[in-house]
Amino acid sequence: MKAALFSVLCDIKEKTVLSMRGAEEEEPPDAQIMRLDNMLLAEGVSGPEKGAAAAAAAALAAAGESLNDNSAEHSDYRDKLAQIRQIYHSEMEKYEQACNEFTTHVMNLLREQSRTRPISPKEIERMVAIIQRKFSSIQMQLKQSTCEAVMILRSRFLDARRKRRNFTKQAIEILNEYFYSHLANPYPSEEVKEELAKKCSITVSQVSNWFGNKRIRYKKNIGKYQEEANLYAVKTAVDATNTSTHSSQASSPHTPNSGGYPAPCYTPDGRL
DNA sequence: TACCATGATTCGTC
DNA sequence: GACGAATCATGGTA
Repeated sequence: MKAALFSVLCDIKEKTVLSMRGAEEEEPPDAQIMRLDNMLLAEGVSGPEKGAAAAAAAALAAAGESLNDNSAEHSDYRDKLAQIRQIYHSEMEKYEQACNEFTTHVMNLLREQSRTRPISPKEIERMVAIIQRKFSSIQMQLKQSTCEAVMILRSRFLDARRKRRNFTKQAIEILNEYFYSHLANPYPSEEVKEELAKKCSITVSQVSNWFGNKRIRYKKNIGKYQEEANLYAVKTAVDATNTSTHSSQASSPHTPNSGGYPAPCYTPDGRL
């Protein structure tokens, strides 16, 4: 009799609860969690640890960076990202553990109480689902704050990169030498840019920037750059002479200056 | 501290 | 996507 009554009460309760919560039962898959998961994966925070460095590199590459540049800054970025990753995983683990413990506790409690009041296994399941939803919302907050932390780290890193650093004298020398010896066509090819970048210990895009700035500033104020142009013209001439002295068949990498940008001027006696 | 030099960025054009 | 032009922002110096 007691069992039959318990079952009837459970049925009544079930129907009441269903009518009250029917609307809440079917939730669409959470797009926000998916977005956060994708982002954390792309930034190398979640996912396999092995792929984290590659993901971080890809994230920086997407921001226009190359991992060969300023390795100290990059390693700093990677270190901080690793810290975020570690915190994220330990917090996630904690939440999962807490969720499991709390769920077990509630289930035991409900089973215990089911002896004295009508609690069906379905209701216990529902309760477990509610708890898990609550914990997953907490986890979502964690994911969100982790994403924010990564974004802050990234923007700081990029801001740091934005800071201007003057090139070394040697680098300027190499770039100017190429520029003034190719005044007719100061547009280095990709290969040449790579070579110059290597020689100057800067990036190819820095070489491109430098030539872009140089071309326009030279054109705008030829008079100001005249002295510099003459200096490098003489230097190139001397180099060419030395090269031809050593090997008459050696071909100079410098193309003669003809047309294009105005050439440097010489004094009648052939000197500056 | 003002000023100039210069590397980087942005935007429009081809 | 490369380039020119304008502009920004910082480094160096008098």
